[in-house]
Amino acid sequence: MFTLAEENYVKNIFHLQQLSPEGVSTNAIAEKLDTKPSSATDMVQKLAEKKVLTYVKYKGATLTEEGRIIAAGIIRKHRLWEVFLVEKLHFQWDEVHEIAEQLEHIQSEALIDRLEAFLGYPSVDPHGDPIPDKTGNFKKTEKKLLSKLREGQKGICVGVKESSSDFLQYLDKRGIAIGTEIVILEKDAFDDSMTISIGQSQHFITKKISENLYMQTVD
Amino acid sequence: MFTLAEENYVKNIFHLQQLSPEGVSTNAIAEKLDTKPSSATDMVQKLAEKKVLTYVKYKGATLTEEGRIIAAGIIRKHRLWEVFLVEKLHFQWDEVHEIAEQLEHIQSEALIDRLEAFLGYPSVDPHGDPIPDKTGNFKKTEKKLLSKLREGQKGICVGVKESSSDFLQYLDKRGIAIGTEIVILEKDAFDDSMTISIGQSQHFITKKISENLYMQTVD
DNA sequence: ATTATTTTTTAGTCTAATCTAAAAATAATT
DNA sequence: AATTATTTTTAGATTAGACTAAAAAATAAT
Repeated sequence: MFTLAEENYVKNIFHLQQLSPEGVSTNAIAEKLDTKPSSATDMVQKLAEKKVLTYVKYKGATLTEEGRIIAAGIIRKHRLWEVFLVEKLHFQWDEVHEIAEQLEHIQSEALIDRLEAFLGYPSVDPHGDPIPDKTGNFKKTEKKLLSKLREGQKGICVGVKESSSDFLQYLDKRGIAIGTEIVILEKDAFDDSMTISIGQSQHFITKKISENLYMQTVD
Repeated sequence: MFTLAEENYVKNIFHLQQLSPEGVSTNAIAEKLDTKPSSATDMVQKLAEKKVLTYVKYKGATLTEEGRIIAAGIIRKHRLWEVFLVEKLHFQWDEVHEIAEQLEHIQSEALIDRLEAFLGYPSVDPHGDPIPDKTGNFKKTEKKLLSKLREGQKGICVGVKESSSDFLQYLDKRGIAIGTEIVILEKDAFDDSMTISIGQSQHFITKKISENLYMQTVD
């Protein structure tokens, strides 16, 4: 069994790994978990002893298969609870995250199985992110246009539809490239324009742009 | 805000207080929480500083009004979640306790309000125990037959169904009268006989007796 | 009323998880 | 290549919560 702190580290290392599969730095972990790098180092060393990740000094951490399954289990719980909160308790999609952050740590296999059945075996959460199955497998979502994503969803840019240099320059100017993570903050129902965030900065995007960017929603 | 450990102490002290309103001993607390008396002393001293209880060395602890409200809030959450688990996820009443022990610590006012509405504002949990309202008040439950109580429940004798002198003498002999507190120690599923405790003494009671005594369950 | 027993508290350790400050390794620049 | 800057790790301290062993208070028994 793992402590709450350990679970949070494993889950966040999993997410960070999507962005840097070669290994996650203790600094990145510390920033994600809002803690100090030295604390992250300590925990990573402990988790390495517990075999949930491999860790090479100064090089970073990588989850083992066991660690990956643990992370998927937590994410599974988080997303199922989010579906419950939105579908059954009628919360807004942007209100559920911090409650699900707590609920994801409830320990009971039976509870999650029954919750999943109660919700009708949903495949995605209210943000459109896939819900892994009991064995920790994420159904790969195929790439889709940025314009198809909804408010609150995030994804990684995996390609462009149009490739004129004007367009590529436009993207470059805003720091959008293959591998860039984009979060949809707002989406206008009338003209399909959207406000997105890339790292720390925010941008306003028209339909013409969002219809030419291929995205993949992340695990 | 209170830690998980603090919440568990407050909740359990509340329950123990029903049985000994003059003050709860650190030994009793330690036993209930499956910890050592010295740990209980430490925590009780800390909680006294936080004003959730008053504590006199060697005499025991008593919740303050603030402490009582905190305890009621936790019990409220526990019991609402139990209703959810039984009514919506179709758990058996005896499977839900340990899951509810975890869920009762989820911090979100909005969550509990919505859960309560979703469940149709139930007044009792699956064990028949009352669910306190948002302000921490327990609605007095109506009287029910002793035979309807389950193992571990306690109540106060509020009347008799049959009033033959034989029966009344039987009760008198065992020290049972209006106002007497009775705890169900054991209940046999086969013949519905039960072992009860009254003050310090224990008695064996047949179904015939338990079906003729009206009880009121306490908080 | 004085012992003996039980209950309760204190004092000192221990572990998990964090922090600060300093040292060591890596990366970037001249 | 040498120096500077950044990243990462180590060492030592801190806090919450629990534990053991011993002391002190309360209760029970002689």
